[in-house]
Amino acid sequence: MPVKSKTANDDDGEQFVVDSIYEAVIDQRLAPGTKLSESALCEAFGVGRMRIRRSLLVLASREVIELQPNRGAFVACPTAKQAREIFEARLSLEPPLANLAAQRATAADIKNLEKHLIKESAAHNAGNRREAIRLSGQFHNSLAMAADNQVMLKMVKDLVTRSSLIIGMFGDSGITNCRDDEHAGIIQAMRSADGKLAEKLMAAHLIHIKDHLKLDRPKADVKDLVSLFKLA
Amino acid sequence: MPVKSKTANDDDGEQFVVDSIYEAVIDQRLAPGTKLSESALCEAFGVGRMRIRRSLLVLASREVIELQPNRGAFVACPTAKQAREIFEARLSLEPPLANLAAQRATAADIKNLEKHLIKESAAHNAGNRREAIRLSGQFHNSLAMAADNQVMLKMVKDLVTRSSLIIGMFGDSGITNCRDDEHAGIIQAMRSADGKLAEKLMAAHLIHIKDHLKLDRPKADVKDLVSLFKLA
DNA sequence: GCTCAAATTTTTGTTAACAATATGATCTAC
DNA sequence: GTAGATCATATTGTTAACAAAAATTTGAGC
Repeated sequence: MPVKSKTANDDDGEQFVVDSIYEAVIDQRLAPGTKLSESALCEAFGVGRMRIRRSLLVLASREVIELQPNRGAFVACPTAKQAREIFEARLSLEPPLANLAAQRATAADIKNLEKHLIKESAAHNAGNRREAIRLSGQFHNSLAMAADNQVMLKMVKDLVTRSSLIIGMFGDSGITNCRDDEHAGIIQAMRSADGKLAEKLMAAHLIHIKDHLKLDRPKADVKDLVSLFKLA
Repeated sequence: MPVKSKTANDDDGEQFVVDSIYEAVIDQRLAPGTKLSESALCEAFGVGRMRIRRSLLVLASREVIELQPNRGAFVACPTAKQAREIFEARLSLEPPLANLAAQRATAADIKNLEKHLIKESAAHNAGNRREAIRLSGQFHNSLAMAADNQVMLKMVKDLVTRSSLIIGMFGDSGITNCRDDEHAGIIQAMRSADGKLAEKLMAAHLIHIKDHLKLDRPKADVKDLVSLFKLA
């Protein structure tokens, strides 16, 4: 029997399940509205129902999934209003965060970001949209790490994850969302420790992402379809 | 038998327990490090252990309490580093939020804030520190409501709650923390829809609160004492 | 009298069976 | 053939008993 490498009960199954679902949402393997049945998750992760239930509760408290009484857990379907709120929050939080990151980033932090950028660019050119989105999100997380602020890191993580759902619902599937050259600009500002510039570039970057969304024309919403057919 | 007015199993026991503990932390009836035993909470709220467990998990995911394996739930004891991070987050988030609130506040919103301010001032003058802190926190929440952003409201709520813990651990017990005249200034800026002014005043306000903390001289930490005696 | 160790008690963590609800299929009536 | 109702199935929610771990008490030895 091979080494069980990275199965759920190895270490702490709790965090593993939550993180896995986060990851799956971020790189859009889990579309908005997808049902997450307990039994399926039990089998997938090889853990008991209790663990799954706890994980789902945590995910719901972070609003990554929605817990419908007696119906189950569903990947969240952000509304247009929620999408605006989330980007408003990001626009408040992340530019100052980029400023702090520029002031505090160590050489190692910048090197790490550069490596990231290369991978991101590669995924972009290879047309690997999923990987590009994933790495793009990680860029924003890495910035919070460079700023050495765990509290803001957690906030950004949640916002980035939900942004993936928003892109899934309102994103123009043709256009890539995070332009890596903008990321490059922010890193450049960090190299010269120009906090104010990093702040401005981050604000512009987030506005670009938001402007590429079609917030008035939501894509087909799984949940809404169900309700629709039932009531029609 | 009297009406059961507001007991836990009336409506949704889930949210009620979480909110109650939030409230208790905010107005410092629950000090940092306090143990929250399941049986005690079951009795206090008149609900089953499952509900309590779920509530504790949600509170832990918000970092209002800490869940120690096989030991139980304890009210969080923010470290000095965490305190700095939390105020850094607030300083990033809340000034832009005040700006938005100033732009969007309706007449009803402002009236609501004014009422709040009067109550806050009264509690202040009456020397009711607990009530003053509670109302002071609510002011920041009300601002998020005026800005009409649920996402940021939730973030602020969490940060304000944890700020109460920070004040409990690092606050100078003699001095009141939120000065109501600063709140009054922000409301005034909102009346004239001067977003930029509201933003500046909020930033100054948060810096004042933070500067009144003694972050290098933590008060006695319950949890640390326990560990100390065990290892000594 | 104090310290350390063993046993008891309490508290937390997990499992499994059971109840309640929603979903989907079958069947009847029109 | 479709609409509605009834029944069967599957999934979620709850409870209670059980297992494991930590805290407390008790007692023995120095």
